[in-house]
Amino acid sequence: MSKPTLAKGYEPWDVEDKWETHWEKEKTFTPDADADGDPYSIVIPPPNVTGVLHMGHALNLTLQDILCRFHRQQGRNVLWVPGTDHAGIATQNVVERQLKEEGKTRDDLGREAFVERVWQWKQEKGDHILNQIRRMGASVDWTREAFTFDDQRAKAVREVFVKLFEDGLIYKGDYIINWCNRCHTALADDEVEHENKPGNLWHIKYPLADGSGELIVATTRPETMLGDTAIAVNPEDDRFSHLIGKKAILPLVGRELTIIGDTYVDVEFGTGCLKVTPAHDMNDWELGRKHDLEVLAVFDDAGYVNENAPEKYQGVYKDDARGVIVKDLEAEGFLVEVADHEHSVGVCYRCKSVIEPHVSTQWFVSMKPLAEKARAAVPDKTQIHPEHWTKTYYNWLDEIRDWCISRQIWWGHRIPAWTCEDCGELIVSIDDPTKCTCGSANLVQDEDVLDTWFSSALWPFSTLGWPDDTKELAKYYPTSCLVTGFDILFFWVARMMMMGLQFMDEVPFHDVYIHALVRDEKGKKMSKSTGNVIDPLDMIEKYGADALRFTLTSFAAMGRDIKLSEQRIEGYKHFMNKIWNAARFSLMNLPETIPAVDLNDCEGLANKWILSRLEEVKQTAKEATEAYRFNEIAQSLYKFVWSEFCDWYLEMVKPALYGEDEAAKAQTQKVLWTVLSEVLVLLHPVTPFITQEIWSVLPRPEGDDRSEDIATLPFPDMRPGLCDKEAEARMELFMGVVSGVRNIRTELVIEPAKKLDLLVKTASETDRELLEGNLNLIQSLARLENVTLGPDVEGPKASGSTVVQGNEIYVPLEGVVDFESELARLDKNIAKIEKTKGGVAKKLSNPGFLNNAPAEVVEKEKEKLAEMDEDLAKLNELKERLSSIMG
RNA sequence: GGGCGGUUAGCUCAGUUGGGAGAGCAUCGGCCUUACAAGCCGAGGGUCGCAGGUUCGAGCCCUGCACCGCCCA
Repeated sequence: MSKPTLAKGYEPWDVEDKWETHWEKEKTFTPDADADGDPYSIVIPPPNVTGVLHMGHALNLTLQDILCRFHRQQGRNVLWVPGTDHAGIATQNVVERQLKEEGKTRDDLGREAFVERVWQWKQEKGDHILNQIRRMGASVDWTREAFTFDDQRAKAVREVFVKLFEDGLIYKGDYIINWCNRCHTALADDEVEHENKPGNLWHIKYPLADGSGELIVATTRPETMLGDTAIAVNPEDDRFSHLIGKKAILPLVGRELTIIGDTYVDVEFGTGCLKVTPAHDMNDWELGRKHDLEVLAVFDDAGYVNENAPEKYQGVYKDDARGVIVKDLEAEGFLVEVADHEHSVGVCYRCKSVIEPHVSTQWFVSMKPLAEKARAAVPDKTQIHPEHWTKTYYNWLDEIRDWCISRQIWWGHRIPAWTCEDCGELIVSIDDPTKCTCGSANLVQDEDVLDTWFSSALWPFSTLGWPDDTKELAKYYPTSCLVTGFDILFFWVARMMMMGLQFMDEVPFHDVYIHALVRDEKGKKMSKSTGNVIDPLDMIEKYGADALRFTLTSFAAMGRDIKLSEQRIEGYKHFMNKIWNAARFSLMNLPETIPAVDLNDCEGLANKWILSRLEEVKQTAKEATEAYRFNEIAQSLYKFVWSEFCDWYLEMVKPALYGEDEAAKAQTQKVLWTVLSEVLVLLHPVTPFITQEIWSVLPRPEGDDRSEDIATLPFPDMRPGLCDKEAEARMELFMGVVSGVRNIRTELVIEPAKKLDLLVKTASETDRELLEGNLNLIQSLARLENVTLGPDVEGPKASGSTVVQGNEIYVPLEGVVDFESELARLDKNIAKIEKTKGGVAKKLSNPGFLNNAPAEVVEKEKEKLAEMDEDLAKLNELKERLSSIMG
């Protein structure tokens, strides 16, 4: 039989596929809701079924997975619920585009057939994104997968709708809403994006009805004048206040408009006169309500001028109407001026076409009462991290307006409301009604469907089986943490808070972690049209999921943007390879059964040092994860593995591993195995695949019957007894001496292979003992022949030299050394210390510092100064010795 | 107009109670030293955006300003 070995380089491809399949098949991440263990639960932000995995998802999934895997290690009963979102408008658009290619429209199919067609599409393409989640290594419970539009979620939606209606929190009515002509539906306020676009400000003359003069109004949308029902001026504006109550004539139409006074009018803007079109402008709508103005819609659902306008303009599309009207105004002498003006235009967040404010019958949720509770729950019951997002959350809730939840599309939860054709009664019911109270069976269901976010708002409890009384709900609600990007703080997070509080009487999650958005290396939003998308799946193909995950984790601390470039991922792929090779080396040097040695009895500087550092890195990783400092997890592990474990420890233990001293060998094998196996567990939440693969081939001590599945292992126990500050301090000296020699070698351009001698005039007996005890290591790491140590050692004048913590280092270089270079080198070191010393000396000469600073700080500064003085004196001495032989 | 965030090495960014400015990448020089050239060893590089203030002491706290970005109106 042969010991397991690893390939020379890490090849993620087969490894990832293998473990992904294993985990899902073995239901490794399916928790038992009846089992003990404090629950830890997360619901996934459900990606759109239309979507493909992008970097934002990749980051989002990575962070959640770190939390879930970490808390499993902590012994929690962890549930991570996966699922997708039916994305009403987006999905309907996709299928409509498909139909268009076949030369058909949704109306050709009819509602039922169309919805059937969308389901079919979802079946074929919609699960694509779920497979991409698998590729990321997300430790979700696939047995509890949910969809915002499946039967269980539909049940929840109906229940909520009916209850809110019965409580008077849902109402139906005619209001102005954001209308997308292209998607042919209403949108909620926050589904409208605002873009600044260059445009014009048209100044138009409105004659006064009594012929006494005229008013000039300024507008960015002259075509809406057809629907004007008033003119507004500021009552504090001396130019116009006397006109309030008088009438003006609407050009081209001839209608009389009342001139109203309202302080809303900005005296500075335009001409100070505002035309009021309540049917086609949000602000005008508000003015209209306040002043009881007529609401006259002049555009229909599709954006064409309707019968409320003069016949001449009827049937003209709104964009074309502008040109026609401006031309007529000009011809009739009403157009005074056309100025350039940049203004904010609302566009549909789904299709980017311009939004038309539009009056129509819609369903609304009354937000104020819900928002109050949601606001009060933060930060007492739910904490938002980073904390500064709390204010944004408050601002939004404070300015909240009622939520338009009806959509004029077909793909979505149909509103459970019926109208009796005979008596006009409105019936809202969980079960489809068959009869009206009047006895009529002539019931017609509302045509509209609900905003997708309505069902998303229920996600934290609907996914756990609500409204049924499930054990999942009892065990896992409220969830522990919600991880999401700030772009849906309003759309989603705030609404979940409202619904959770309303229906569960408890917040949906204890913590909200808001992460950055991923952008390209220039800070631009990744988009297909710009062509700057870095596809996570491409990156996984090229570098492996672990490298991608580690990259995203190490960047997770950044503010609002993560600027990602492929180069970075490649860099962390190198780290994966480093881990792999460290494991490969270990496997080559570990026996089939790890020796039973007590770690407390392990001797040797390297062993004591690395065990001490291991304790620290365990502590750091734990604290960083608990505090959501993801970058710190990555950074501390990176540094430990690469700069300490690989660069120093593995090099230092080679002699022991190769040597004849069986006791030292066994101890070292035990320590090597301990550090490697524990660091694998620490890395596992971030890089699950590579750690799993290595763990599965790593030998064990006798009696270690832990699972081969690293995902199920507990977080390593702390061993406070192994913290050894003394070993760390001694290691610092050791590394200083080795680095000092290496530095001399390189800077004096001595060939690396040449064996040199070393003499050290030691500063103390403990330092001498340390160096003496590790002579062979110093020799091998610094490539030395003879080493002489002692308090009275004197090196030859023709040496490369330096001082390390008071120890004078001499590398004799008779015939080799270039004195000029060595002199320059010494000068450089002296200058460096002088510079630092300057700052410290200045501090210590300041009476204010001596009097006010804590005694320990003063003491520390004094020690520093003394050390630097000592080193400087020695360096200057070395310099003089050298100068003396240079003549 | 209101709010939020950013400004630290050539690039991307860390820097958690204020106490000797860091990392990765890039650059330069030298190495195939039997885990790893996806690597090893070494080096250079910063008046921490500007101006004030608090303090014995400020990258960090306060005020103002500039520029960049995002959100809301």
